[in-house]
Amino acid sequence: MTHKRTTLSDVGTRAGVSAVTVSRALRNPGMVSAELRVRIERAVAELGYIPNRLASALASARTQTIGVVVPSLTNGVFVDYLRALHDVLNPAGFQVLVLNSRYASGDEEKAIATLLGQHPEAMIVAGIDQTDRSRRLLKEAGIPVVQTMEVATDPIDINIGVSQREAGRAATRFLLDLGHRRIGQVSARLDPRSRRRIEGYRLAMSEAGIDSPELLATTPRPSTVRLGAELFAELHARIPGLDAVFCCNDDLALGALFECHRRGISVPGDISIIGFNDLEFCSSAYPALTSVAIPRYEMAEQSARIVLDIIRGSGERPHERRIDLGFRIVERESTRRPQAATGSGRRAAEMVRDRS
Amino acid sequence: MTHKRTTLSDVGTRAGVSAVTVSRALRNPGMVSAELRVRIERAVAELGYIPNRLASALASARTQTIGVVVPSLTNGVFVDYLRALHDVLNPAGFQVLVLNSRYASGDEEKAIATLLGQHPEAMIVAGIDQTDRSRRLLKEAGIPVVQTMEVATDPIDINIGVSQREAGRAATRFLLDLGHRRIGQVSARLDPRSRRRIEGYRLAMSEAGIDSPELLATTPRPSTVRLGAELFAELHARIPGLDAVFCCNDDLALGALFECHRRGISVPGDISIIGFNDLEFCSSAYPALTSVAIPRYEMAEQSARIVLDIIRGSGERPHERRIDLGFRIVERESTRRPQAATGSGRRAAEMVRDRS
DNA sequence: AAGTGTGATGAAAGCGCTGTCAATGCTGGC
DNA sequence: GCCAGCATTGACAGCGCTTTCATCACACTT
Repeated sequence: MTHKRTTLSDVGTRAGVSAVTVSRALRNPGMVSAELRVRIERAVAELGYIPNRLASALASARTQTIGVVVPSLTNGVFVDYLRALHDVLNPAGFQVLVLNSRYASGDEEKAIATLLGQHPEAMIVAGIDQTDRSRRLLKEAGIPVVQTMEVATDPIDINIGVSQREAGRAATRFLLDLGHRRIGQVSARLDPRSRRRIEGYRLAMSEAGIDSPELLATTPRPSTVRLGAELFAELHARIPGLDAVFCCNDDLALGALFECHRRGISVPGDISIIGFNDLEFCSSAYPALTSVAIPRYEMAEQSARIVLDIIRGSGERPHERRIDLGFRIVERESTRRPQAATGSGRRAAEMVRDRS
Repeated sequence: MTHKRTTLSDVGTRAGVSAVTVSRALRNPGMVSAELRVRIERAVAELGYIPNRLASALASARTQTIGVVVPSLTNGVFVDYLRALHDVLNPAGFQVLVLNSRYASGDEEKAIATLLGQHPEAMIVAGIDQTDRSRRLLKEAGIPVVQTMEVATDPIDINIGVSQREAGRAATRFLLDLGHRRIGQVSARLDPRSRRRIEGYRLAMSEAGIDSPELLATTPRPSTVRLGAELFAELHARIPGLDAVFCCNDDLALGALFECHRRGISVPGDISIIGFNDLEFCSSAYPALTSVAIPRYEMAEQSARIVLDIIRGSGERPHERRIDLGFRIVERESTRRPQAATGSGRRAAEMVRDRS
């Protein structure tokens, strides 16, 4: 079974040339004569030769890989994000090496160190909350580093994201503007980004003169649809007159929506629901879920493009090291002016009425 | 920025020993004296040394990586699957290298070749429908290969899965046994596994003396919640007296459920819905969705364990090369005996009443 | 006819690490 | 007090490839 893997010189011998020539023929076909090229290609096919990327990378100091750290593979957000990275990087001949930090900075440190050991030509990490050690490792690696998902005040190198705080604030303000006052906040996991969305919520609420910590329903457990239902139920039981909820993500919002169905609470008649991320199901839910859309695909896409530009173009950084891609509130059926509407109609962020 | 990366001998110089000794101290601390170990560890920390995995892998012919091919990263099924692989393989010191075949055999071939170029110590591929070339590459790689998700008649090496056809048949029979007759089938993408689920559906239907090709609603587009809603709407408009639908996956089922809400169709009063995969949201939906649970986590977990055993234990294969992990129908609220029930009560597969 | 490119190929070195074997210093047994 | 035996460290080769430089043959110039 474990026969020795075919190497370059095996192919060379078969084609009657040296290994170097085969290497050239494979990497840069124009450098060898047409006749020889054909002979080599045949030898490659016959022997089922697959170049050893490790040896190649070691010799050329070019690994053709990009290291990526995401906090979760479960989350619908990162699915699109990773898809975008693959879409851009693979056609450019780069491999994407993904490691999962499980929303834990210890794991993130390990993931970064592990990836760096593979000598990627760039790193794209989600979030801005790396530990000092992580930051040092990334800085000293001497490769382009992109922090994504959120805008940072002190980026390691490049930073492309949105303000999670502002997005949370805008979502809350959107509900306030509709005339809601008893606006609950449902969130899980409590990773740094969720936290900043909650901060935004709090800010908007206190700006509106409302400061009720009891309106928060949170849990450190990872968010699921079920948890959304549970947290909503808890909140609903605790807060008389609850008229809206801002859910930290769409899974929680979906759970809240189902729980409303289950309890015969009309959405948006009795309660408005707004989610976060605008995952695919939002537009098909009944009622369709209002949500905050984050350009996660574009964020990853741009990160990948910038990284490619830097790698190809002698390491020069773009002028803008920090890019804020903004967010949009996608208004659908799950939010509406309550009976006794008093909202001002003022709008905080770009808004889209989704009628698709 | 691009200072030279620290190497083993840099560390050695700093600690006053040779590079080999450092290598040993790092890999096998017991082999060097305690005093030296401390000195080396300090040097490593001071220099921020990260071993070059490429060089290490090349020299030792042990890459500590496992190649994994999945058809999709978007699909909730593979999220759990990948999580299981990481859960088992990472603690064992292995990296998981994931490539996406996008449900296309051409891409799969490329993915397999690319992964093999990284010299993984084993390959775990989803599905059993590899091309001849893919099969050849995998066989000649001389490493353990596991095909998962589905049981195969002619496995490449190891095979752990379930019978998709039987699962589809059981889901359909479950509906038939409840007394349903006009059972629609909703599916998207039409990958090999969906196709075999449909086969199972057809088989069960013709066994029940029903053969109505117009009961199928399919599309080659990738499945989404929205598509579930659309296909259900189409089916509902076309089939008078439609009393149940078997959806090829839970996203489609969720879309169908929402569409029922939208149209005021009672579930399960008017129509029963059964999904496939039993994703997390099924149990929290309203009404909670009946679904076919596939042990996707266990499947990946076992694959990973077997692979580890083979790698560690001198390449010996387990006795059973083909393992069928079975499936369960998880009965919830979305399916019920129709008004004029006639079902026999016979049950085709292990069944679970989910009251969680 | 000698000089000068130009294109195609090969030889040698080395990427950073590990495997193997050799060398060294030390212990303890007789 | 000498040598076996062990623990510890180092030297050297080589993993499979790319890079660099040398070589060779062939045309084309003057």
